[in-house]
Amino acid sequence: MKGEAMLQLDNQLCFPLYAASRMVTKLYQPLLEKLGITYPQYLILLVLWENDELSVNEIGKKLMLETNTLTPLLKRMEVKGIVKRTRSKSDERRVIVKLADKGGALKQSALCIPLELLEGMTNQFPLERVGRLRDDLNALLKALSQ
Amino acid sequence: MKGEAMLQLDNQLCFPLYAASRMVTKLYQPLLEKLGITYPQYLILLVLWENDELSVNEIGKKLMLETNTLTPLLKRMEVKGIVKRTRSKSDERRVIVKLADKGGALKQSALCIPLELLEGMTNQFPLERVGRLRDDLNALLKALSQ
DNA sequence: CACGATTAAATCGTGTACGATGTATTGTAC
DNA sequence: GTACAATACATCGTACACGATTTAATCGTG
Repeated sequence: MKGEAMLQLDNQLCFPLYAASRMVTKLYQPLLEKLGITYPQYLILLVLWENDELSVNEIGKKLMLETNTLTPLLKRMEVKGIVKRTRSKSDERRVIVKLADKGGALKQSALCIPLELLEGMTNQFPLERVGRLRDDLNALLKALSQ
Repeated sequence: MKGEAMLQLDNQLCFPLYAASRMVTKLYQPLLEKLGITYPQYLILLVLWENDELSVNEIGKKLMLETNTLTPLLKRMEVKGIVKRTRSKSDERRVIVKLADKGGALKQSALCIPLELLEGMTNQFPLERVGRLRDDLNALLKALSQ
């Protein structure tokens, strides 16, 4: 492929990745709106539902986000009563994030979300392709993070 | 898969999509920094290099972005001397975006970017998988936009 | 031709992202 | 133990994204 052709939007990986990410986020939105949370806030809940308590850094590693993104995000979630933030006694630098009552309760309402989303997607896009896409993306992530 | 398991980060499509998109954007950054542009600005240049002049709306359709994102973005690019914005004579509602001198010149410097990026990527991630990923993402985009 | 509906941008407010920098705490080497 | 590096967050500034609303121009129908 010539350099010229490679600059075409269709031939690049970057654009479909960027557009698909935003588009899928929008798919989640009506479902998350019912829970009163945003998409990044949902991601934080996903990792907190799997782990009782995590430091800001540990959340950051799982979601590949820096503290400059997480700190204000977590503060907004604390104001909403979704998470609690406390300094670690053993290491005063660390801030421990736990689910607050509301955050734990949201899990029940969220259980249906992945399936609902898949259903909305597989109307036009076959399920096995979703699986392949996920695996390829995870492989890409792994490859790029070294 | 149980609802519980579907809430795991690894099993969802949304997270790898979100993380991979941000990670690939970061791959572009050192290359784009040399040109003095950001990643969304690069996308706008890609479509303007393919089309001499486009209205804000037409750019928006190609990149799936709204005017509330594009207007300030294009204004920043205008300040830098990369694009020109003029009201259409035939329809005063439309704003026509064209390349300014600097924007045209950037194309030469950008020709190497797609290849450089591919090379950085295919060290760990095979080329045919990049192609499959791109095709799957484009198919997903098409499926979701109807 | 008039006038309500539609369209194209722009504006506003909120919420991410993230590079760069600051600050407090802990680890470590001498 | 003390100074210095490393670590964990927080803060600041800039640039997207995008829902909601506004403004101005054009279209369509009677």
